Amino acid sequence: MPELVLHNSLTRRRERFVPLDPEHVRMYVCGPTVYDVPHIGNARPAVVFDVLARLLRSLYPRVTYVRNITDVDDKINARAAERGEPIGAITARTIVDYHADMAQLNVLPPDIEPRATAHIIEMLTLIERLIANGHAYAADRHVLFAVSSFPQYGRLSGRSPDELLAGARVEVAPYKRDPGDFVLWKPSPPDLPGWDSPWGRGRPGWHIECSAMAWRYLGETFDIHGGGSDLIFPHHENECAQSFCAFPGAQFARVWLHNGMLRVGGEKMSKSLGNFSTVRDVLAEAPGEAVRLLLLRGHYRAELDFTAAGLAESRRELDRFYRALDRVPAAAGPMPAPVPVPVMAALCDDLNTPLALAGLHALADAALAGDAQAAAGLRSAGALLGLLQADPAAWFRGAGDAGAIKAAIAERQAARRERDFARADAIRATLAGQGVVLEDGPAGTTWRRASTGEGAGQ
RNA sequence: GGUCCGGUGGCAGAGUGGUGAUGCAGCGGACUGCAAAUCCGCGUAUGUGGGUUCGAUUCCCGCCCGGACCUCCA
Repeated sequence: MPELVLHNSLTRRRERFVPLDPEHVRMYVCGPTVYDVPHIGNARPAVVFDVLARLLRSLYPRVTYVRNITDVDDKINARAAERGEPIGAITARTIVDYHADMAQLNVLPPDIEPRATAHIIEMLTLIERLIANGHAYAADRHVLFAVSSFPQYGRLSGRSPDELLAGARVEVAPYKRDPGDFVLWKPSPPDLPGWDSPWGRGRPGWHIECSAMAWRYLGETFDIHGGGSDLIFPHHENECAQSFCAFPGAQFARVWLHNGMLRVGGEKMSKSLGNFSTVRDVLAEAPGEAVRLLLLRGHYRAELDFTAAGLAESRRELDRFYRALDRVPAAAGPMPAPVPVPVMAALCDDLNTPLALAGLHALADAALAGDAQAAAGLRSAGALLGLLQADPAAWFRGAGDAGAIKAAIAERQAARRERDFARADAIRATLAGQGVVLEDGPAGTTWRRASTGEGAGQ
């Protein structure tokens, strides 16, 4: 088995991955807050950790991948009020949208997708434990985590408690003992979601849900916790604090992985800046597989500029891969080939997807030269990355009715036989204007839809 | 202001203490009626100034530039 190395945010170094239980690898990834359709930045962790889950499944006998849904949150409440729509309707619809969009990107469902609202009991249990352990206190119908009770606070984000306090720009609520204390539970008025608790009707703070759901499904200590780098502070720092203090002696997540942010025009893509594209917008411009490839063309920890040019380039790369698969029909056979070593080695090296893709290009070269084994390897390597599983014919020509195109091709063939090249070229130009590219080969003429920016009519 | 990350050819993007992958684009050639695709070949890069070293793009320091986090954010 190849050795898997991962960069651990907690130690800031690359470490050999050693699962707690080699028979059962456990991973938790922060999922979406469901108040709006997902944007392409939300898709990056989904895709990145989907690749990791696929890799882990190929390396270990059993993997449990948990990705939560946050369905209680002030942003959701605000959206509901603003639109005059019931909270449940917004979250239900957004979850459907999220699943649909992720499926378009070939993101497989996680093994467990728990919702925060279904785990209030676990949250309350944790909060009571924290109070009992002296790490939390009730004040003014809130329950707060006492940062000063946890000397290691700041370890994950690499900050000292003093720094964090000095940098606290948030308005400090009067009931906080310490400006850095954060809310575990807060009161909820009748018009907002709320649950009965020892401190009155209330709802959870942001961070406690992940501690609760990770505990519920993966235990006090598990292998991997993932999410966007913008979650390191405060979200993951606070999760760490809660879980460490609720379960003294346990390690919570042993390896922390964080994906870099997407950028647009050199700036982070974010809701607050308003510079985001929804997954839907992007899917109107390019196939989901091209979007996925674009997200994997950079290393997951690096920032990635999201550009139309990059998307078009990804599509052309896929054209070549699918051409290679098309060249050797055996590649579509039922027997999955082993993933070629260079690709596996690259992925095991802290998920180096750009290097793995270079390996795919080498396989494509060989396949185009007629190497059926390389084509089969390309298909397997693609499967590990969540790519190249479509029928090449579908990739190039889509599902629409091609009768008119085929008729035009037949007409052009007749003109060519009569050496009426002016006529033949005119037909080809007409098709090109419709975004159809012809390729004359020894076995006849084939056609495909032009990629973005290729040829006329695009 | 504090903390952290990064600056590689036209663009995207890896690796590496010993003259730098891969892709896209470009150029030349083969193939083609012409194209497309494919194949062959070509070109251009390690921000900057020091240091360590036999030797640095790779390690260390300064500087410049870009970005992230410190507040909701994937």
